[in-house]
Amino acid sequence: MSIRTRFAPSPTGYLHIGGVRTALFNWLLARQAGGQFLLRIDDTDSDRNVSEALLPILRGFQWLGMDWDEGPTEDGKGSVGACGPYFQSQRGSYYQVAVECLLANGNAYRDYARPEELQVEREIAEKAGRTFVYDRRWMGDTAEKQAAFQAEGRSAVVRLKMPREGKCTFADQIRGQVEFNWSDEQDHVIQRADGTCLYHLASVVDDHEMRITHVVRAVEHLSNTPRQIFIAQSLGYDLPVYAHLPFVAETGGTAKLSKRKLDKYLKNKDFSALFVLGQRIASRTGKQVDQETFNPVIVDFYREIGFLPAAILNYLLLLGWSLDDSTEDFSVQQMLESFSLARVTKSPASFDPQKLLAFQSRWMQRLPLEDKALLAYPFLESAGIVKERTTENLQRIQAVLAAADDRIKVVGDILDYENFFIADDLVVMDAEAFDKRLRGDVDACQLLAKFRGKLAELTSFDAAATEKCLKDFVESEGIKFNQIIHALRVSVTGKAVGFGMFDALAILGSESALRRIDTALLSVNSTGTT
RNA sequence: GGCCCCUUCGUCUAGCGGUCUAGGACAUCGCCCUUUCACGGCGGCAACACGGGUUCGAGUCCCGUAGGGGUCACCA
Repeated sequence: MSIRTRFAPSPTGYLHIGGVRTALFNWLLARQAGGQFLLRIDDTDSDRNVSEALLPILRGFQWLGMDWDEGPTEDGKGSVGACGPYFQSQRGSYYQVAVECLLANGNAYRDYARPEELQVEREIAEKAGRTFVYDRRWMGDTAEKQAAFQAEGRSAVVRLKMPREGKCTFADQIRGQVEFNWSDEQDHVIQRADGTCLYHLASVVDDHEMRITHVVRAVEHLSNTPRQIFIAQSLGYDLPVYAHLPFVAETGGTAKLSKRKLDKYLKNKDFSALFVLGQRIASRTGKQVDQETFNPVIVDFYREIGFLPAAILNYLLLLGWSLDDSTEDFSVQQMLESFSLARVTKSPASFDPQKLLAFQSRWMQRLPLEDKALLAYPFLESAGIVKERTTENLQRIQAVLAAADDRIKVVGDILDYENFFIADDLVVMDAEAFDKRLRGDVDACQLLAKFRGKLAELTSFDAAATEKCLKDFVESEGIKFNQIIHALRVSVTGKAVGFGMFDALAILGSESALRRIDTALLSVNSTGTT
């Protein structure tokens, strides 16, 4: 039998990074076996605009390259696949059949309790320190009782009639044999009075109807498994293989990573650094930085600032899985070859921004220049730095990318080199660098003015030529390299740091470079403020 | 609180009874390289939660304890 796995997001409008990891494991499992990966939308409780809230999630999957064989259409409005529809809100008829079946075979009953009444019981049990066991006193198991409860103005939900003794055991692919006492289980509601069904029922029915073979999800579902097994068995279904993944924990902590705790995470310096990096880039590209989506817990964040899917996937793969004692580098292809549930870890793994960044940096270095340039365009465009896609612009982008090399960790870092793309009179000058290297260094300025004359005489302006020129100059003046180079750098690039000086000169060209030196020296001699 | 899960360097992890004076990676520190920054090279610091067993021998098996976490909805 072919493997079929699924990821079942709620249409919340965002894709949680921990969810991505769960999805990745499911996707790998299906793809490596030539099986199918499905997306199913758990919108049983949703009254919002589903297709709209779904889009960011689908976009995330597309971006990461995790394609689905069955599920919603790309616009989030329809379904594709033989077991559809893939929206639980549209599958009521399947659930209805299941509910009736459960009612008929005595594994469920109509219950006329009011929520408040049960709540009282629950609190009493909790105070007494024991598990709440519903005595089924509002159970409408006969026509007479039903009529009587209805006469009181009560309406009925459908509850599971759970076993009250014995154990539920099952083999979890990650945790081994797992055991729960049936007596600790509740008579869970599976259908509301209005006829809509709840998650557990829907999930089990859908997994069966969609022929899911492996249910791979986060541990928080582990304790839900007995009731799902009960439903499945009561309905005569074969059980899927279960695998409960450890959750992704917060940076520097052990609690589950949550999108809602951004303020807390920002107190962690690594997490905060990542966030600040994102903000710096986003503020340039005009991206709205609302916390709903622009948050390192959400996958959109990474797309917006130019992370590479390969890096994110590689990092996430290793969050709870390893191949051996040393292999860390996995392309998607390699993941497909190596992944197995057997090597998934049991304990939670905390999200480490620094390590993510390290993977990002590594994958970025591997990306061909042409690809990088294509990715860089949108950033430069939305920041208003590059207006059109000309051959000239493309060449300059590639030249800057090549020169900047691994200084560019995320694609959005290209914006740090904006001065290479803008007009000479619009160069953004770093005030601190200007003060230190130019205005505050009279000798350097004099040397720079003199060196400017040498540069102007050059017939070739490539890196080798300007380097030789400076070396000769330094020698003839009897000075040291660093007595002039900083002033030169700041005047030409506007910044105190950057890539190779001579690469920078070559990229700008003679005319631009000389003009920038002139401008810089001029502003030193004027009032001194830039 | 009940039930369940988890526990090796700061972090991700390797380890499936002797090869562990515990390996790798990220981070960190030092040195080298160097026009700045980054990269790179070399080196350092750094962990088996605790207590009992079992065994000739335990990071590895068992039982406790402690800590952390998850879950207990007419949410998913």
